[in-house]
Amino acid sequence: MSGRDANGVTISDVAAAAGVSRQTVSNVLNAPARVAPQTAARVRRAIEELGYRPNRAAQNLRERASRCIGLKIAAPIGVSNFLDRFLYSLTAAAGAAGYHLLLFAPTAVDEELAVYEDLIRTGTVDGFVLADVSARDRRLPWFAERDIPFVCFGRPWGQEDGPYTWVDVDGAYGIDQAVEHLIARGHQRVAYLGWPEGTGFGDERRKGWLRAMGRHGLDTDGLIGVCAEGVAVAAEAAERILAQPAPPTAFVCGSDTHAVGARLAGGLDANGRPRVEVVGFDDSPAATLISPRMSSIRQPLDEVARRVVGLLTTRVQGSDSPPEGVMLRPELVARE
Amino acid sequence: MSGRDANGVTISDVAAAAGVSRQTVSNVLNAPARVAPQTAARVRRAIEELGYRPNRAAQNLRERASRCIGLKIAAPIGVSNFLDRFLYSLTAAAGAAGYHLLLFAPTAVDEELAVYEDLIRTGTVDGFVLADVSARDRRLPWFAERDIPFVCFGRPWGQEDGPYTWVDVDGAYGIDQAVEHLIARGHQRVAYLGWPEGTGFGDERRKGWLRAMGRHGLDTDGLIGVCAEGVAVAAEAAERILAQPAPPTAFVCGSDTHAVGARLAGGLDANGRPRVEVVGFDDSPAATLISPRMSSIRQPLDEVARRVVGLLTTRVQGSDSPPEGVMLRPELVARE
DNA sequence: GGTGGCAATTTGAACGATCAAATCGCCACG
DNA sequence: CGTGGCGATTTGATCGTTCAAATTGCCACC
Repeated sequence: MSGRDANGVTISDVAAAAGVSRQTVSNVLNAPARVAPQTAARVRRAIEELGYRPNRAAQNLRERASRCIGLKIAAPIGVSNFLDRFLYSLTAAAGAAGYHLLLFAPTAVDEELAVYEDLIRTGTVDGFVLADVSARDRRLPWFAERDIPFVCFGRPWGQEDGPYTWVDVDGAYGIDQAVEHLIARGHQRVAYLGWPEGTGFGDERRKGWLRAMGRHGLDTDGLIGVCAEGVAVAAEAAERILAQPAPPTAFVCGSDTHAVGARLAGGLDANGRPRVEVVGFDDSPAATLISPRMSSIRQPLDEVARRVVGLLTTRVQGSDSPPEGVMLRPELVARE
Repeated sequence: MSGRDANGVTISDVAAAAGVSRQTVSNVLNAPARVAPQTAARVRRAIEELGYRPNRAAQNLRERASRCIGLKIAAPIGVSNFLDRFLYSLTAAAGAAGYHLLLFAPTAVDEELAVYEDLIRTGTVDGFVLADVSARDRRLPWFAERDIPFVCFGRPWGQEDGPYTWVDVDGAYGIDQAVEHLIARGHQRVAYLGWPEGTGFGDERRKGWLRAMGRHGLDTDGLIGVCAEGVAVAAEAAERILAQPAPPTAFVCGSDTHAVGARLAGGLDANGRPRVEVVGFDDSPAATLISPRMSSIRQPLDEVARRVVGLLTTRVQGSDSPPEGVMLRPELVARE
């Protein structure tokens, strides 16, 4: 009776074919224990033969859930394909949890909040992943007020004591490890090149450098450089540090972009080897694109994605679990 | 009566508040001409006051459409953040057309087709964008047989006469322009470095080089190099070409990765200027990451995305419009 | 003043699934 | 032999929207 086209097999069609009621078919799929084994087998055969797949819109309507996670993406800037890689991990993690990732790109900045609200109110998504949390991000309290489920990738800098759920990677630890690595390779004067003060993650990475240097009683005077993310400006900043009387022999950097700049500033010696050893952050393609390849600190993006999805799905499913912060450790990828 | 929580304002709530029936509210939103101006105003006020937004699942169920476009993403390989950039353009274009982008990442290769089918059968998406069309891609006939709407970014290489709809960028034209540019700058011996024969787009780019060189009566013997996408192998291949008695003074390349390899192989002269001039393809961050920055051929990704979305939405909306191919032109971004 | 026509609005049904409650068949037990 | 209980299955209602058809109110026209 119902449609015969590819998309048109409904639960009633299956019920008719198997000689049972639609609820029994539903039970076979959602509560198999309630159904007698042979009935279940018969129903399953009918499902197979008709190629039945439950209609998602109907399920969503009934269950008041879309099983979609919203993610805002912005025009790509910078050299890292960070989002590219995180997106894959996130999509895979969401898929494993029975969710899909739904992307949106607000056209104007001031409509961004409205778009978030709309997606929730229309039931298009069940919650959000925020992968671009900024210092004192005003979205966080705004979401919290409205009971909009969300999880941050990145600590809620400047509002750490708020009721927010997040997953982050310990940047200070990563940089600390990088300094250890360089010291173990004989370096004593290790410089830091990264963002100017004000970005939470940048400040933290710089602290990791200070901590490790301090632990080894090494001097840090004049060994710090800051600039925006950009190869050219990073190279300039690194040159200034290298021009000093007692220049560094190595750099740890806040990003691979800064690191590439430092490498360019250092140049190569007669044997084609870099004059300064540089460790980047993010292990982006830039780290292997440059020759010889560069060491970099890799964030465990798969793990981050799994944890983010796990936290978000429990929050979405209504259990008002308390806010939770998860800190993961990055890993130094040593090259050459 | 109905829910009072954020997500719970229904069309009936609005109708009650405005003193009309639910269908009138629906008409105000979907067919304003049918409603008397003052009634419409009253309804709109009620919508505003209650913050009503139509439930997407209910609309989807009723309209038998999800207004979602499916896109498969795979684990990122290579140095380009191509997908990153295209994804943004695509999301923005979809949004402008009233659609969302829904991502999925099949875990195993052999389940990929099943995942596509599932997404369509469950009504989770209305159609697909294929951004990774390979030569003789078996997905294309498979989709066509099943009447699954899709549009390719990239010509259906090896099955150009099939009933497929696609948008592509004329790579031969781009490379041709690059050769013209180099010749105008005084180069006579322009080499080509790109993929081995067999990838449709790679073969085509090489043809563009041959065509332009031939038009100017320039020799191409020994000036062609092929290798997989990778900086190290590209550098080796370029070195072999440069080691010849009459080496090239410039390269046009199939990708920015090949181009970076060529630049590394060429090295810098005493003044820090590249010994060979290189033009890449894709204008990825790699082009500006390398110093001095590199010229590259930019694909009009925004335009591609708009056309892809336009074609897909018309196909989705049931108009069985004939298959259509759209060819766009890339643009040389000359640097230094 | 009855009727036809038309614009504005309402009612009933459907989309396809799931939950809750009702019903059925069967067996055991007093 | 009637009844209680239990597992298996079915029926009715609902989620929130839109389409199609029915209804209402109003004016013009004969």
